[in-house]
Amino acid sequence: MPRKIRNTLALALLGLLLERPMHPYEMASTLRERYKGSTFKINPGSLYDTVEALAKHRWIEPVETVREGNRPERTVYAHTELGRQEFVAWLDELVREPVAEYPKFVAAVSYLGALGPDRAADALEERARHLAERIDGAETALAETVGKGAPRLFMIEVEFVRHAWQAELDWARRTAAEIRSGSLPWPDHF
Amino acid sequence: MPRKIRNTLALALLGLLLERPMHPYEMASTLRERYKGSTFKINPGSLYDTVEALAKHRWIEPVETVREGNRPERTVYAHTELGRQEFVAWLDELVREPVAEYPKFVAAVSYLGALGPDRAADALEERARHLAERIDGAETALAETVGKGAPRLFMIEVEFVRHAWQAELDWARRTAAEIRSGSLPWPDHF
DNA sequence: CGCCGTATAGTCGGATCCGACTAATAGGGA
DNA sequence: TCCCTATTAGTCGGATCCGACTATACGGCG
Repeated sequence: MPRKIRNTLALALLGLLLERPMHPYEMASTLRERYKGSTFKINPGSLYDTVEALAKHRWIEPVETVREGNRPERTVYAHTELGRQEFVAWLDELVREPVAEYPKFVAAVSYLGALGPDRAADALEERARHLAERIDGAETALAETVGKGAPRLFMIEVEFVRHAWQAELDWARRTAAEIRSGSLPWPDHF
Repeated sequence: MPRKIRNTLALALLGLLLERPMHPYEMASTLRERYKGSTFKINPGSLYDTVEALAKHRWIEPVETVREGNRPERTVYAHTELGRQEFVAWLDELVREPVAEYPKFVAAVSYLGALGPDRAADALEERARHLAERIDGAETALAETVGKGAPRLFMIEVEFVRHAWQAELDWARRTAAEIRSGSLPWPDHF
């Protein structure tokens, strides 16, 4: 038995199966429908790998194989009691304990010096514009969904990323301004 | 030839080699010395794989193999001109274009409902405490380094993550408070 | 009716990443 | 001197992830 599952896609799938049994392809399309395509990386290869891993750990299990027309059988999975317990425990831990995550932007910022002050400020300003667009997009998605009468909790992660992007945007603008004004000194040997 | 390198550890290594030639183990220890252990995931396996990939792409190249005592030879690498160009172009792109990154916390938040209101608020408050500690740690590291006379730019990524953590902390506290006060309604079917 | 684009459903080989393990030397204390 | 630990340096097999590719069915339009 391979070691415990870490892949967050597994969390998404488990969460879905707590609602009702589904077959793999349906899990993917349901997630996309619910705007979760930007929260979880949904990729066919990983999807089927993950379903298998979940089954091997007995967090989910096949409940039936249906056949429509003469297409290959689709296996429908449901969560197990063990699966429900692990889901909640995992979730709890993920919320409580921040873990290291190495985002690409932080990596890049750590070598910002190599761009030289002008190009660095340009790049940060461009990023700020992109972030502003994304924030708009999140805003729209939120308004739409709440407009349809869905509870706020349904899109709570979008509220979070909007907030996080806003903070990143503020930093990018502020830092670009500091570079432009010369108040962030630039060592020569870069 | 495998496709273009994406791994950010490669960015870190290239950046180091722009300063001076090094052998792999030295790259790892230099990065750690400079507090980059939390910006880049430095793991022996990945390190040697990445060095090889960089060499295969001719972004770096071996310049000598030194031998001390009768230990195995250590290969010292230096950047190439191509490497320098790719480094700057890559950096520029990483700063300009936000890319999707699927952090675990966002995944967890998207199923926050499953914890129920009390446990969710507890968990968010605990996270806030952990974040506060990290922010303190970053603060200390910054003060120390600047105290030694290093330029701010040297630790600019720490300034960024401090800012990002602060935003996350604010959100966690605010959301916990909303849950406690009942102003974030909790649907039943969770 | 036949054609074409889109939706459904999934496979497979290879790229990538990881971390437990090996092994030699230096330094320091008994 | 001999042992113990820390540091230096790196290897390897397997776990994981990825995404291009395959293949069938369905709906609409000329």
